[in-house]
Amino acid sequence: MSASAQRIYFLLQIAAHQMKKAADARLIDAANLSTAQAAVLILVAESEPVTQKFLADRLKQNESAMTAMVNRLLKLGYLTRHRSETDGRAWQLRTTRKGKAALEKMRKPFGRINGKLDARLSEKEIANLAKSLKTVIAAFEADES
Amino acid sequence: MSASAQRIYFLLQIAAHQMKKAADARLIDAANLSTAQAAVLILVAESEPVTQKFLADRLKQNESAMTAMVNRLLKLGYLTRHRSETDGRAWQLRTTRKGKAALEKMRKPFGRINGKLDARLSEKEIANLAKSLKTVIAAFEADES
DNA sequence: AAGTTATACTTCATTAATGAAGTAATAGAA
DNA sequence: TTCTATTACTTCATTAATGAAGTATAACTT
Repeated sequence: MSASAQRIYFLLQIAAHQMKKAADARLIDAANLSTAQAAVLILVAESEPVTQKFLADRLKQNESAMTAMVNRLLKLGYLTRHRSETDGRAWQLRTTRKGKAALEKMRKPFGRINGKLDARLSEKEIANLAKSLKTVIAAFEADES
Repeated sequence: MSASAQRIYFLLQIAAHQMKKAADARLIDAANLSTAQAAVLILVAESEPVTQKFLADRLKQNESAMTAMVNRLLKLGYLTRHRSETDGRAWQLRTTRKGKAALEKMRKPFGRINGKLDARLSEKEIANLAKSLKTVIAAFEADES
């Protein structure tokens, strides 16, 4: 029973948690946007209009999480939501001008996070890290066993 | 503005989230224990008796998160809590027999998670991943700027 | 010895996720 | 065409975290 998985598991959780804490503090400060909200806004901006299901799939989350998230972003005025004309069940989400502005304001703080990583990891290490993380994501995709 | 940090950031969040989801399902099934609870129990078992502050430091979390977490574990009967005799503010936490049994039951599901990683990442890649994750944790430790 | 600062923990309101159970609309099969 | 499946989303109760503000104890400082 190699302890590696347990070790990787908890390291991954703690690293993600720690980085989220740091990134959230910076983003909320600069753009009144949590990183979770930023992730959604980035995806919407990239492919608008977009359904909640699309977001859930991309972020590997529940549709119920998206309902709550989108409601918060609507309340903040960063998104609009209209019924799809071709599918009466689905919403079509778009970013507002305010949402785009918030995304813009988010760039600089993300740059500072960038700096922290660049200072400690080589380009190659960053590339390897990204690759391994993608492998981890794929490993637990469509998780049957 | 290299997009690498943003990319690493969201990959890390999604990988951690995805793995947590999979691991939680397995652990709760096998040991009636979430991975967050398991992390706490493992730390207590390793160094009992232990204070809540100790756990918060190790898990990079708030003391208020520990209050809530420990209360849940007390209710489940996995921990005991007594006032420290040398420091009237602190608690001393210990695992119960039931807590140790739950930890034991958790081993097999963690082994299966292990298998998923081992099947897709070489020993060296796992070692590099662990190293990079530790670097990330260190980078955001005592986060001033 | 008294006053100040730091530490360990608690409480509260908020964000963010889960899964289960439900509604309404769409798509496929008889 | 009607019945059945699936899909897109919602609601609810629960877990788990945050940060701010508070209490009580401990440890320094003068």
